[in-house]
Amino acid sequence: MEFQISIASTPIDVGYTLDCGQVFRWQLNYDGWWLGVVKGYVLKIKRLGDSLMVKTSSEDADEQFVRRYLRLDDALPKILYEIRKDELISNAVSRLNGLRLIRQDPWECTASFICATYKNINAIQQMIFSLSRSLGEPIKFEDATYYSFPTAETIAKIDDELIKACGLGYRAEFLIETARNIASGDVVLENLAKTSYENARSVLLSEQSKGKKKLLPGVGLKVADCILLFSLEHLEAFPIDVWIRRAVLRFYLHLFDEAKVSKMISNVEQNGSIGPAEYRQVSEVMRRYFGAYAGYAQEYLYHYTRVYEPLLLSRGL
DNA sequence: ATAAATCCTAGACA
DNA sequence: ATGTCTAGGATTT
Repeated sequence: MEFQISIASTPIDVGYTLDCGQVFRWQLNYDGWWLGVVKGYVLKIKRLGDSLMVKTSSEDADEQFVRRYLRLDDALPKILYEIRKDELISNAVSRLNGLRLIRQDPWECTASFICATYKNINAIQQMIFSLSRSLGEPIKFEDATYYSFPTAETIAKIDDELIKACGLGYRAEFLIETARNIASGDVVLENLAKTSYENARSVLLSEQSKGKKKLLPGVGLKVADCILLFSLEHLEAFPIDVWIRRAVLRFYLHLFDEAKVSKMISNVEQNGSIGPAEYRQVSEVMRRYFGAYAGYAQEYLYHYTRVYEPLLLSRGL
């Protein structure tokens, strides 16, 4: 199906949105179309003036579906106004204006970020491609075949090495166990969109019974925040990876008291990676600082400090 | 004082 | 380049 979506009153930059590390299934083709697979449908998107041109593999993937996926219901100008608390975020917002969070499928998002730990974006894309190709459903579209992301039910039934062969390594057992507990209904991810951020996060991190194995192995604090932000409507979630942590250390130390600052600095000197205690403290402070849309601030800071600022510095700007 | 919970940190992992 | 797990040590109760 083909249609156009007017974006005159709802600005979006498709490139920033689909290529900022929040989702791994999109690529920009030589002809200028962004191509991705979403929930069993193939989508192509290209901007034309004040519209998005869209082609999809199914009548079910209609304008409503795409608007929802791209979060065109978010009042972006208002959100960006609310998070502009200082010069750094202001620069990021100016430079990356139009970057939007998207509304991902909770299971695919969970699986993607379990795979994402300790890997770079290229490797993550490769894993997700392999998983889809070997376990997903084929979708024919414009004389080519694409593959949907496998369901939790499918992955729950797969024992053993097939998944490791997709390049997951030790993440394979995490993914399978997580898929089983989701397929069995022990965790219903969708329900977590309706509860508070704190409660939803504690469910994602919970154990089967006290002291026992985790319900969703492979989901720690950072992955939980990604799931909450990218697929469960918790826009205040503020995932902290190494890049964001560096940004906090460089620009936001004044938000912390002296004791915490010296502790953070000694932590970074001897350990490198952030511990859970520090993660909880830092993310809470940043959520308070940026407010209800802290997650948007995180995406802008992430992309800006990771890509643009180093680029500008290297050119002496 | 002791044991049992809980908190926390250092290393392992592709 | 990077986030979670696990074991075991420190801390609290």
